[in-house]
Amino acid sequence: MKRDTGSQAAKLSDVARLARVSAATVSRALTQPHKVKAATVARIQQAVQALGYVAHGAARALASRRARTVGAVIPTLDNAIFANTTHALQKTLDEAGYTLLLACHEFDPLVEARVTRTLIERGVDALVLLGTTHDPSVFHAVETHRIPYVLTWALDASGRHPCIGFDNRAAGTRIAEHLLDLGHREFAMISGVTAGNERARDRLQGVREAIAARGLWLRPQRVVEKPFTLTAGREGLKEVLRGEARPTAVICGNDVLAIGALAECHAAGIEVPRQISVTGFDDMEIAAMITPGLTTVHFPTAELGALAAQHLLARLAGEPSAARTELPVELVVRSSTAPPPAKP
Amino acid sequence: MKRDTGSQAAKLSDVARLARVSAATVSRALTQPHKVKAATVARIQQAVQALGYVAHGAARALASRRARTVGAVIPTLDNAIFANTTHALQKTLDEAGYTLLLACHEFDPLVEARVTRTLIERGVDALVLLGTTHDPSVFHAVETHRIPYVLTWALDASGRHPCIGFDNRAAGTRIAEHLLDLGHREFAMISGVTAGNERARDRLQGVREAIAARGLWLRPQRVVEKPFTLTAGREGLKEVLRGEARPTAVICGNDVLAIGALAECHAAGIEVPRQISVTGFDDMEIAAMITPGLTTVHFPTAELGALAAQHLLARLAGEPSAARTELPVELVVRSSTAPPPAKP
DNA sequence: TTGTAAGCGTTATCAC
DNA sequence: GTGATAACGCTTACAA
Repeated sequence: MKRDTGSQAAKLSDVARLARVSAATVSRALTQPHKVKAATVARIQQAVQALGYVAHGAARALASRRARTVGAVIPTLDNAIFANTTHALQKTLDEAGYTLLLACHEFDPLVEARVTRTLIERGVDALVLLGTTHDPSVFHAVETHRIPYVLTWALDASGRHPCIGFDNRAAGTRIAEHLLDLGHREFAMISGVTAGNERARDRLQGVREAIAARGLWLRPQRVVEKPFTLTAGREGLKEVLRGEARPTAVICGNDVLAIGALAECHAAGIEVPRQISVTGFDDMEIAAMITPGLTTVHFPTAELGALAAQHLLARLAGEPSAARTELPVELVVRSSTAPPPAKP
Repeated sequence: MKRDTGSQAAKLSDVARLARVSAATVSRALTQPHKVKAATVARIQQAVQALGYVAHGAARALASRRARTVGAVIPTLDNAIFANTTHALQKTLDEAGYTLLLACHEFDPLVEARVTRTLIERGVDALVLLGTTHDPSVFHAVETHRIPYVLTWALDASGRHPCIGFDNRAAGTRIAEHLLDLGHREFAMISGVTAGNERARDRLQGVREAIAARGLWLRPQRVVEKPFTLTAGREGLKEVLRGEARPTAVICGNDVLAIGALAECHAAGIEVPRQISVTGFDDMEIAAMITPGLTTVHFPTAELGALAAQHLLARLAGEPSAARTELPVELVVRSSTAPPPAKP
C-alpha cells in the first residue's frame, strides 16, 4: 500500500497531474507566474502545497543553465573580519534568491586554486574572490567557464579584473602620518604574513612610504611578519622591542595582532600609550571596547560584502556595474596613541 | 572560425572524443578509476588536462542523485563563536570532497524555515541545523526529503533527532556553583534572548537551579535578556545594577555580553573583580587577552563543527554514527572572579 | 494561455 | 574493460 502525499518527495510531474495541467505550465507558474492565467497559478500553488513540492535544483540548473548560487573563496572564517564580510554577502545574496557556497583556503594558494575549481564544478553562477593575488589557474578557470567574478578587499593594480575593496597602501600611509604628526620618529611594525597577501604587503608598503617621505625609515629589525593570531601579536611585540633603542610607536597589521600586542604590553608592564603607542587596521568593534582603546584604520567590511554581492547580482541580471569600486576607510583615533614620550 | 581548446567549457563527450573512448568510460575513469584499464585512465586524464575539463555538477547531481554538498543553517556569522564552528565544518567537509552551502537566519524562525527549504531545493545531501528549537515545517521538510541532518550546539531533549552539542544547562549550573563556592549570594544574569533559543534558555535555567539548590534565588529584576552585542552587554550591566542592593556576581549569557559588561564596569569605575565578579560562556580567545581576564565556561566550538561534519559524512557513506553526542565543556577560571567583597 | 517535445550533461544498467 | 542507451527532473522553443 502506497503512502499518502507528503511522505515522498514530489516532482514537477506530480504537481502537474494533481493540478490537471502540463509540466510546462507548472514550470512557468513557478518561475514566471505572469505568463500563466491567475486561476491556473492558484490551482498549481494548491497542488504544490498539498504535495509539499520543492523543485529539484540540479535538474533546474541543468535545464536552465543557472544554479542560483554564488561561490565565495575566503582565507578563513576564524578571523572576525572575514566572517563579517561573508555574513553581509550571504544576506544580500539570500534576499535576491541566491545561495552562498563557501570555501576557505587558510592562506594556501594551492588550496585556493583547488576549492575554486570545486566551486565552479558545483555550478556557481558567479564567484567572489578575496584579494587580488591568485594562482594563474584560478583566473584561467573562471575565464574559460565565463563565470562573472569580483576581487575584493584590495584594488587590482593591473586593471584587468573587476574589483571592489580598500586602498590598503593609503591606509598604511594614513596611520603612519598620524603618528608622524604626533611627533613619533621610531617605528616598528608587526605585519601580517605578506607572501601571497597583497593586503598585508600594501599596508606595510604604505607605512614605509609615509615614513620615508619624512626622511626617516623603518629599520629591518623593527619589522616582523606574523600570522593573524593573538599570540603571534604578543610574540611580535617582544621581538620588535629586542633592540637597544625602543620604538615609540608600533603599527600592527590588523586588529588581532594589535590586541595581542596590547596584551603583551600589559603583561610586560609597559604603559600604553605613555611609553609606547599601538595602532592597527581593520577594527573589530571589540577592539574599541578593551582598555586602552585601540587606534585603527577602520574598514567598512559589511558594506564590502553587500557591495560585492550587488555587483555580481547586477551582472547576472545583465545590468552594468562598475568594474572598480574603492571603499573609503576611516582613521579612528582612540586612547592607544599619544605623542612619543618626552625624552625618546 | 572556431576557437581552440580552452576557450570553451568542455563537456564529457569532448573528453571522450579526444581520448577515443565512450562517454561512459570517461565517467568511470573519473569516478571509479579502478574499473578502467590504467592506460585508458591515463589517456583520459591527458584529454581532461588538455581541454581543461571540469565536470558539470548539476548534471552529475541529477544523474547520480548526489550533489556532494552539505548545507548549514546558522543564526549569524557576526558572532565569532558560530564563525569558528562553521570554519571547522567547512574544512572537514572540504577534505571529504564536499562543499558547504551556508545560510544565516539572524535568530528569525521564519527566515530559518525559508532558507532551510532553499538549501533543500539546492540539493544538499545533508543538513546541519544549529540548536534544537525549530519551526515544525523545518523538520517536516527534511523528513519528507529524507535528508540526513544533525542538530548542533544543544542536546535534543525529545530524543527524536540526531544531535551533537553541549549541555548548556549543566554549563549554567557549573558557573553558578563556582560562584556560590566562592561565597557569592547576590547574583545577576545578563542572558541572551531566550525566545526560540534553547541555548540561552538552558544556561539561564542551569544558573537558576544551582542557585535554588542552595536555598537562594535569582531576583527577577536582576535578570535581563539582551541580544548578543557589546553595547547590549553594557546596557545589561547598567540595568542589573539599578536596584539598591548591588549583586556581587554577574553571569553573562555569552562572551560578547560579558566583554560588554566588563567595558561598562570600566567606564563606570567599578573594579572587577574586587567590587563585582563577571563571568560568561563561550570564551573567545580574545576574552582571555583583555584585562581583567574573563572567567567562562569554554565550549570546544571547532570540535563541534568537525564532529558535525564527520557525523553527516559517515551517514552519507552508509556507516553508523552515534545519534547523540555530548561534548564536554570546561570551566576556565581567570581573574574576573573572586570571593564577594568582605561586607556585602 | 497551454501543451508537446527536445534537450541540458551526467550516471548507470545492460550487453558485448 | 568498454560501449550503447535509457534515465535523472526540469526548462524552453515552438505549436496549437
